[in-house]
Amino acid sequence: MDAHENSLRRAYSYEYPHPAVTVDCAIFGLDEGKLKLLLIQRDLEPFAGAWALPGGFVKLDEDLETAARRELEEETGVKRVFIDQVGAFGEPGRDPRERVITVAWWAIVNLFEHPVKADTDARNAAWFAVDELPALAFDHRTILDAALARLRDTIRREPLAFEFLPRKLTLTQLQRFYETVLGEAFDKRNFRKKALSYGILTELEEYEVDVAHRAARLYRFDKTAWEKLRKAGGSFSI
Amino acid sequence: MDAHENSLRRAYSYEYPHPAVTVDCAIFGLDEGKLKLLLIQRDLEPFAGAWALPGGFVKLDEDLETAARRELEEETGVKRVFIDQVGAFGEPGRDPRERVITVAWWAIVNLFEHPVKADTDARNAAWFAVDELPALAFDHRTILDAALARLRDTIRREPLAFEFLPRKLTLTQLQRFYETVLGEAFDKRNFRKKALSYGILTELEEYEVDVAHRAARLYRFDKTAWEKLRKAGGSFSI
DNA sequence: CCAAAAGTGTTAGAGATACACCCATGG
DNA sequence: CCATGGGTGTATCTCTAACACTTTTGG
Repeated sequence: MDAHENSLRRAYSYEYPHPAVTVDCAIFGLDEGKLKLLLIQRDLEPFAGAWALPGGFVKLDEDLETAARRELEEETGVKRVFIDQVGAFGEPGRDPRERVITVAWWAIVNLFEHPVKADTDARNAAWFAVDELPALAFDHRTILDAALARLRDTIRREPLAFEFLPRKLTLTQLQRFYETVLGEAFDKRNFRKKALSYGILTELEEYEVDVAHRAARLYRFDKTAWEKLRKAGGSFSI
Repeated sequence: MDAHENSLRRAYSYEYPHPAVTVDCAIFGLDEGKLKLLLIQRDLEPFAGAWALPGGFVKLDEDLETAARRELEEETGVKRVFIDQVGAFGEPGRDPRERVITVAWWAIVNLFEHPVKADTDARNAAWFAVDELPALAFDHRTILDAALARLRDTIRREPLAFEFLPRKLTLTQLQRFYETVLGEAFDKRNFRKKALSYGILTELEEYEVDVAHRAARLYRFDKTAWEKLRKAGGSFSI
């Protein structure tokens, strides 16, 4: 039997042992000007007491994205958020008990529109600033690094910043967001010029309130304009 | 019991039924100036007779990338090629027999350096031009489309074109490659200027042979120069 | 009136694009 | 000598980057 026949036999056999399959979610939000990640504290071994990405088993009749959204909603109560796959992580031994392959996702929760109270002991869940994270269980640090890379890469090319920010936002908020997530400073005038150049921000006749200085004008992300721009072959880039 | 406790119970239980997990590979190569894909013809149901991406089950003690490389080597005999994950595909019903989650990969085989004879009936495998593909088994068309998108996206930013081309290549070959894969024409002078501007192509004192016109100069991709450039924070872009 | 952040234009430089002709070789 | 592709330079334009002062508001 050559390697090819071997491969064929395998491809047509369902006798192979099956690993466990889970989904894990890196759920990001913006809070107090910091990029935060939602973690849950494990209470059972392995890694009891350690913090981990929310996740769980995929049901046999459930799509992978559905499973990820279910976990996400169970932890945050929020539906219809942006979610995207990071990839599959399946190193043998990543879970000491048995072979577990996990499909990782990253998601954005808008903490301005949907405050997620995760900081009560009862829930064993908390938001952590991504640059002040505790040690994570399993290979979740690796998964998170991949998710963060995807997040940073994506927000440069897609107008996803608005998923993090209030519906009515100032240009300075937008700039601070990019500076926080990308760890890079932008020139105020150039940033504003560029942000406005795509025509996807509607200037409102409203202003910040309760600030101890000149109130900034508010803008709203115009999703329709963005979809029209995208259909016309346009792109977004910060 | 609230949703959270539910989630915790699930997360700590290993009682869940396990799906089958496979890897599938979109193996690309350049042949006769066309971007080609290696497919195998199924001889068993479901989809008997249909063409499919090479793939197979993941062994319980085997890393996902190792499994993908094993399948790839079994089909092509080639080791140490570029390979990268596309992602996991797991729609229930994508395999009519049982729940199968597949982790898809895309890979490049250099058909100039390693001619892969896949066109014999015995192997039931063949290279197809990606714009003249037969109908594919399972959801492999979806997987392939994702792999193709990844390929096109990646070759603009990483010097992966050289994985497709002969070790000694002409600038016209390089340009044709990009034009073929991206479906876009480039200006000859601008293309050459840009390709040479990164300093990752070594000009050889050798020329094409056996051509019915002026022989073109040969260049070699300088991997060391590219690694040095990358470490210095440099980038590549066509 | 002071502190704090909002808001605003111009210039210089870099990189991208557009473009046409002569050269070398084999048949 | 002809057909085929190889090889080269410049001008324009667009986008990016650098840069400083006035305005508004609350305290």
